[in-house]
Amino acid sequence: MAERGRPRSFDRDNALHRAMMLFWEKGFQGTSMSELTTAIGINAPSLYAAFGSKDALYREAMALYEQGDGIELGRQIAEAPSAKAAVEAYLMRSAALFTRPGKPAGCMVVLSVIHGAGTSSQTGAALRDARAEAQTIIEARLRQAVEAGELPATCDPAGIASFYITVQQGMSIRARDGATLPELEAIAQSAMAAWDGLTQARS
Amino acid sequence: MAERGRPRSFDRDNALHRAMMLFWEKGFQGTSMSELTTAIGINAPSLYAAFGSKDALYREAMALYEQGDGIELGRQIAEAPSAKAAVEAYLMRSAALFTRPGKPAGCMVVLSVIHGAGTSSQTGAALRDARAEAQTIIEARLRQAVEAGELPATCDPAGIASFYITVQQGMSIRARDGATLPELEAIAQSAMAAWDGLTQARS
DNA sequence: TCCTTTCTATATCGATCGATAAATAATCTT
DNA sequence: AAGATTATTTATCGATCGATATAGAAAGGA
Repeated sequence: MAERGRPRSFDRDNALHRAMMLFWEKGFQGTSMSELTTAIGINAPSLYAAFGSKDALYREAMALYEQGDGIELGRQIAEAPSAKAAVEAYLMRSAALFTRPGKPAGCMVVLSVIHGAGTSSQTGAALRDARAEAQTIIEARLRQAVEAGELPATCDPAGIASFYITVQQGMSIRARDGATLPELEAIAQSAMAAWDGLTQARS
Repeated sequence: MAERGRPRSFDRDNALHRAMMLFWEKGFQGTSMSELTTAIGINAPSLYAAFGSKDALYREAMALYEQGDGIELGRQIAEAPSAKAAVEAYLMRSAALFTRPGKPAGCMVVLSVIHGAGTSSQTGAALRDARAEAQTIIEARLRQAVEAGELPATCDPAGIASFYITVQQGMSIRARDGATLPELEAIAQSAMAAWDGLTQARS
């Protein structure tokens, strides 16, 4: 049972990738359907037939981003030999991802706090969930370290995760403002200077 | 030599304040002239006569914001008895400013990294300058502490300032995402845990 | 070879965007 | 009171927004 009807004249994955780059760069409101169709090289009806609406296209673009950089950061955390190494890798890898030549600076999910303005409530909820996921992952890694005896039971995994996620989100802003890779790496290292104080047993 | 012609029927300062609140809340692109005129309670020609253009209005709104919260944070830094107290006050006061009831969450200048998209190049430059100013102020306070012998000459004022500004900018994102005052204060305190490590004499 | 199906190209929809022309109203100057 | 000046109201400008109706083109199935 092969595909029926006239075959699509463009590559859907490639079109989605181009859309992701535009949304990442300019945000939802800042990117027009006209820009999208021009960048992809197709007409509006083809884009609507393939993705449904601008809002749905944005959601797919966000999912594609998460499957790339999001998974990459998650792997850094999972594969690190210790909780401290996981957090450090998370920040250092973020610095690299935020400054790749040829890609928009900063994290698409983080910037969506503002970039996502104008999207539907459905998309807004998806964005909020995506942002909350980083907290969940890092917090889980810290709890695991506590249970393994690597970190004292008195430390606060939620609070520590919250701090490092805040730093990473701040790095997104800095990257958007033109910060270089060395500058972002220095910020990441500065944040790691708080590690011992945050994880040591409290009195 | 009194004012000639028909007097303005609305309060310009009040109109600017309402415009600032809207731009702060929804960004430049996210706020339409229609919303602005409705919120202020005047017609479009009156708004254009008073402020020139949407872009110029945004610039004035940004200046008003800086004269409020910007000056407030600058005073916290200037009046603190030590460099450490200055940075701590900067972060703790930011946490409070970012979560005031009745005001949009986060810092208008920081969020303008993205919110400002769509503004003219002139406005974009003004926004970039405003963002760079925090770095200048904190860095200067740290250099002053070094010269006063309060901090060792081996520490890196630019790097330390960069880190704490990144945390503060991250707090803006978190505030936008619904973080509460206690949560932001905890993040600020976590960042302060890095102080000793960042300022101690290097080997 | 026709029919069904799906996609593409052209043209355009109503709504809204930022901004303004023209006419009227309100104030100061003389 | 008359003229000058400025603000306001009303109506609307051209451009662009996201989205589609329509018709033609390209494939598989019968």
